[in-house]
Amino acid sequence: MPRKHRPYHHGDLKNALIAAGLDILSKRGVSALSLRSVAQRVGVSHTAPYAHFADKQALIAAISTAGYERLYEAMRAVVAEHQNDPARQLLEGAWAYVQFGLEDPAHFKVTLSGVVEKEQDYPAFVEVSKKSFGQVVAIVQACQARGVLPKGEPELVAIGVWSMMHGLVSLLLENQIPHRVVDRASVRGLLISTLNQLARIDLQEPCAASP
Amino acid sequence: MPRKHRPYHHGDLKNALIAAGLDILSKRGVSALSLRSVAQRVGVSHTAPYAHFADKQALIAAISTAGYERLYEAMRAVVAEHQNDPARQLLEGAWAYVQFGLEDPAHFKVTLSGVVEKEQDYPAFVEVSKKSFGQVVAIVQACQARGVLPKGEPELVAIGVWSMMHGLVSLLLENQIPHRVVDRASVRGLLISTLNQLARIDLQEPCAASP
DNA sequence: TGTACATCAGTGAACGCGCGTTCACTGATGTAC
DNA sequence: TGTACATCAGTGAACGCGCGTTCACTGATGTAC
Repeated sequence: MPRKHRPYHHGDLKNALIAAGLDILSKRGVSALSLRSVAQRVGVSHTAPYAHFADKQALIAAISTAGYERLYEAMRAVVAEHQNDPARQLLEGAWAYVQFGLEDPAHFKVTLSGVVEKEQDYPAFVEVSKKSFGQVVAIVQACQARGVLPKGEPELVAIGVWSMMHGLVSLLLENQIPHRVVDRASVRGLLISTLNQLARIDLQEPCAASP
Repeated sequence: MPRKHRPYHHGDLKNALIAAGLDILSKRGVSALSLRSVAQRVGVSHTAPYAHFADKQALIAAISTAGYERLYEAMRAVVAEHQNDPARQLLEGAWAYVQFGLEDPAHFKVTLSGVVEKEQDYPAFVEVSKKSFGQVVAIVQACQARGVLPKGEPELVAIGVWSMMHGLVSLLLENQIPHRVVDRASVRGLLISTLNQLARIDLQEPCAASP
């Protein structure tokens, strides 16, 4: 039921602004993200966001938080789906990370780009990023227990895995990897090849017919 | 001998502009890099750069090229210094990469950030970035021959190593790595720990007294 | 050696843009009585 | 149920900023003769 006149009060402007931000990022990229563009997309005056965000940083923090939440949820689903198969959790968790980057480069970049300067001012961001890292550590530990990943302080190994995946996505997004390499191996192939340099057993593309 | 009046013609404005760009990047960061700021720093009108660069992209391409040249030269020196020690070449080459990022974050980011959109328009950039990647591949091959790195297509392994280092630097610069982890291990320690997850032999901090 | 002239490198005014932020304001909502 | 009023969410004009780029121009250089 469309109303003739949009009500003066939006009702859920804060979330609408975040959603608009995500939309702008995916359609127009990082450089187009501004308080004004976000307000315009929602159809509200360009000062309205100030009722919900102290400044631009606060909006970006909210968008970054949403990005980490997306990652967290994706990894949670992967872990749940492959309960007793840490190697698979590693592979599919990494794949989820890569996919986030490839599907929505701008949101990925904002999320992981430390644009949030005073983290401590954004506890929700700190919390979900910690939780996400904790998930990686948990997968790493499970992999270590099965001899999939090398021994060592789990947090350090987690940083190794994360760095490798993060670098791979970044270099792909920034178009730095020689095209002939990307062409010869698909991105998924590149991911598996890369992970296998870390793994102590051979990770393979799981075959569809396996139980 | 200081001249009373700076001559109308600068003499080497193009290089001066690039140097000014590097200076601005290191002192004021990526967001402060503009044609105008660069011209101002050199002490020239803000349209003067157009005599040497078609547009902002061209200046950025030159700065990125300089960044890759810095990397290339650093790695060349490392290779020369450790002629018959591929493991050492790997460690110190990676260290050079990490140091570039930590010493000059903004230049590192611009260089590796794919801001150069139409690569083909900047053959010098393409050439030095290819040469640099070639150097990584060469180190990787030498490491493989000694069993330091896992077997496999050298270019793919090189991408693995590069990704890992690039991710590590990026996450450090973007302040994403939990502080307690960074604190417990120094950055150099983090690098060694990370590389060791890839290496098939144990890389150690070379001891100063070794021959 | 001197002069005419083409070429090149730099100038300064101007354009139009989008941005973050502030301010005084107003329309709508909800609570106390 | 009705009314006064505090509070909240949104408006629109304005400020000042730095930016990339264009334009007609001018000062300096170097080459041909």
